[in-house]
Amino acid sequence: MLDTRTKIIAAAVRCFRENESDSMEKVADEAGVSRRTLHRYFENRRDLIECCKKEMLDSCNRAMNEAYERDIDVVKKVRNMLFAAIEQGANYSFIKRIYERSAFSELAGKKESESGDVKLKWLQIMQELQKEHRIDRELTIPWIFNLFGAIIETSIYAVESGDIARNDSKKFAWASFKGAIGLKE
Amino acid sequence: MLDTRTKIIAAAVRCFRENESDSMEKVADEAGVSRRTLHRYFENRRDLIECCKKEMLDSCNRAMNEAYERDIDVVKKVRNMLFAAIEQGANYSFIKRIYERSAFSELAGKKESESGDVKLKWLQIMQELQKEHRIDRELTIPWIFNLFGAIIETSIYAVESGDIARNDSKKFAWASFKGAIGLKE
DNA sequence: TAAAAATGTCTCAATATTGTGACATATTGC
DNA sequence: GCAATATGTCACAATATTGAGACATTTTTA
Repeated sequence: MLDTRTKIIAAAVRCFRENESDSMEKVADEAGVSRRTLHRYFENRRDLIECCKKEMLDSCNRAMNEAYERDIDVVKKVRNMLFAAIEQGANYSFIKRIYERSAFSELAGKKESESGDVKLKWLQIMQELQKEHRIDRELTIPWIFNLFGAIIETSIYAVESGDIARNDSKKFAWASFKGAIGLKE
Repeated sequence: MLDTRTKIIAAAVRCFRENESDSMEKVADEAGVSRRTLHRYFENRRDLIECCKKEMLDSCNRAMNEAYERDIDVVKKVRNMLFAAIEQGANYSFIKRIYERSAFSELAGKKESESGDVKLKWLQIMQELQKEHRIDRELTIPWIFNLFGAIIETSIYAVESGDIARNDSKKFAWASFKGAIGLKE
């Protein structure tokens, strides 16, 4: 049987992504566990959310770091990071929503230290591509960053809602992102 | 002084967009009105959300319809609709989040009848462009629809968070959308 | 200005949510 | 099988939220 703590966190992520104020009862149900058990693992709602955030951040970061390392070509690095994020599904959506209200500048500092340097790596690639004029010169990096996140979420959502086949989803996302920033390969 | 009912609805939209479970107290505060007054206008939370939905849907629809009519060229129609949606800001985000979990197919039926035929018009333009091979042939209409919404929200969010200047925001959104779907003008 | 309408203040009961204790039952590892 | 651990069930108090009544105060309107 799956580790109970893990089960609860996964359930909480699914719940809180849709509605951050779902009751503990709802989360427990979703996890297939009694409310009492949930409270044995997490003191209170704040604690639970904190743990979710940490777990999901680590998980996304690990996946995107691995994706980053998988190739030497910078464009392929970005593509792999995009795919990794999409594969993270609910996890990615959760941490995105958590950070949604922070401005780009705040986020920059936070993410680097808290969750490794995936974002920093991403930024460096983008700056490099921009310097080489391989992407649309009008667009700013913060815009592209927001767009990157939005396209990932669209991809995750499109699969979950049943609009798009899982296989198409990543392909569409990459094609759209490349086009959106005018990337020349 | 602004109509109280309107003030409350606007406040509720701002609140519920960020957290659908904000208390009535919070909404009343945000509206600068006592909780008792709020309850005189809206029987309960369900009623309030229902009214918000209706108002915002009408408002977005009106704006996008006007934008649609403003030009004869189909591409400019789409661009104007995009701009209109961005200008709707909180209103747009609210109705988007409300409908976020419906699949494209459900939405299609719902929106046409409930909120005029803006979506139908948008679809017809896209189908026309696709038939003329003026947009990326690989992408499907449901994907493009989701992407359209995502880019609008990114644009709204980018301005609100302070990352992007208001003037740049619409420009970026249109450039990115055109690129993402490979639109040939 | 005076009546009418709108809003605020204070209050209360009903309900929902939360966190925990006490104990029973199930599951695991040896 | 037995001890240890994990989980479930039920109960309980503490707190938060909701919806509404009664009446005062402010604002509108005629």
